[in-house]
Amino acid sequence: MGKRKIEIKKISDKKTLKVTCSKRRKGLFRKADDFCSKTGAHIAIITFSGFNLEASQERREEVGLSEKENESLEREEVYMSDDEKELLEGMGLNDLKQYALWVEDQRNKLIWKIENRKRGESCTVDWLGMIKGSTSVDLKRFGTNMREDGPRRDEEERIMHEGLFEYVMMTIIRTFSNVVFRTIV
Amino acid sequence: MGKRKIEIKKISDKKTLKVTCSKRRKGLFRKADDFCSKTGAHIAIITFSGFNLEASQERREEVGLSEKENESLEREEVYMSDDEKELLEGMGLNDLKQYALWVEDQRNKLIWKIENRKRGESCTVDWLGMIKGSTSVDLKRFGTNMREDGPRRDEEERIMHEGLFEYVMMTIIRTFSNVVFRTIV
DNA sequence: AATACTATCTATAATAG
DNA sequence: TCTATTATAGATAGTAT
Repeated sequence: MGKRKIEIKKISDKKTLKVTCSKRRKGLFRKADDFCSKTGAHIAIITFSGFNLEASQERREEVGLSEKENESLEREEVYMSDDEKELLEGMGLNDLKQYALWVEDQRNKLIWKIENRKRGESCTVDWLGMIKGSTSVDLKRFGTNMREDGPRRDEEERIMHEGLFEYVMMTIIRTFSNVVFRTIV
Repeated sequence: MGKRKIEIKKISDKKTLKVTCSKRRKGLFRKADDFCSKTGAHIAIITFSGFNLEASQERREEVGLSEKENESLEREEVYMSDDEKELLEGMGLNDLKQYALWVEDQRNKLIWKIENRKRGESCTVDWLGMIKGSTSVDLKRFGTNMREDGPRRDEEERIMHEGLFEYVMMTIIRTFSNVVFRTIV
């Protein structure tokens, strides 16, 4: 596309890089938008740039995220001690929810706490090796805003539609809570 | 693009929908791939289709996720009781990490537990209103595999590069652990 | 960083198999 | 569903502003 066929490889010239980035991101987002409008699917696109590979690797090894995540992915049944089993079995659904909220809260506080400690140790690199300031994350959500017969959805219905994404976005944002998000649309 | 100009709106004809979906998804993914190769950014694309809007809305209201998420997003400082403060303040970084792992584990178990309970109550609709079987989630990761000067990265370096995405993906997969993922690449 | 132009390249709608 | 073809619509590299 354009005045000349170009090779698909990393652009080294800073100026060209910026311009191409801007143009192609716009193009990509338009494609996603069209796709959603035509098929009724919903799409989230997350763009990362400028993070520190080595630091990321080191941090992940230090904290052991990969292993833990893999483990929790693979679990078909969760190991539980007898005490834990008894505690949970004894709970009704509402009790469980309450307890879940408490644990969730504990978890958030701990994450915050540990992040603060980490910041104390090294104020630029976070858990995931992202460098504050130089790391950027773009989030963009696409979803059809049209009915099959043409006219746009009303505001209320649109907001309902966005619920699922909102949840995913919040999950992601929380995960990267100490990174500056450039775009959230 | 194509033999005739077409309006960008939801396609009602099933056959045309499938064909267009297949073609445009391929196109979108190629664009993302090119974008990453040229700019050095990393992109994750998540596609959702076939979830139940109303059920999703009801579940979210029931569980109150939105509020909770918003709250945790907005927190600059976390409210903590004196007991909790004392407990956490007394811990070193390693203690905190251990405790975090335990809480994380508790959380995973609870999520699993509550999902099972929910399944018992209604075996088709999960927490987020996704309908098992009819809901599909596509995950695709894009990242440059080329250096600026052309040749491809070696395998080890490529795997390091993927670390960050791996973590995001795992977070998402865990969030939607009872939904069937169609594509994870 | 954003916008405009335009020659040229790329994607895809329509169609057939 | 998948694949191939092709006419046309759409995207964008190069360039200037």
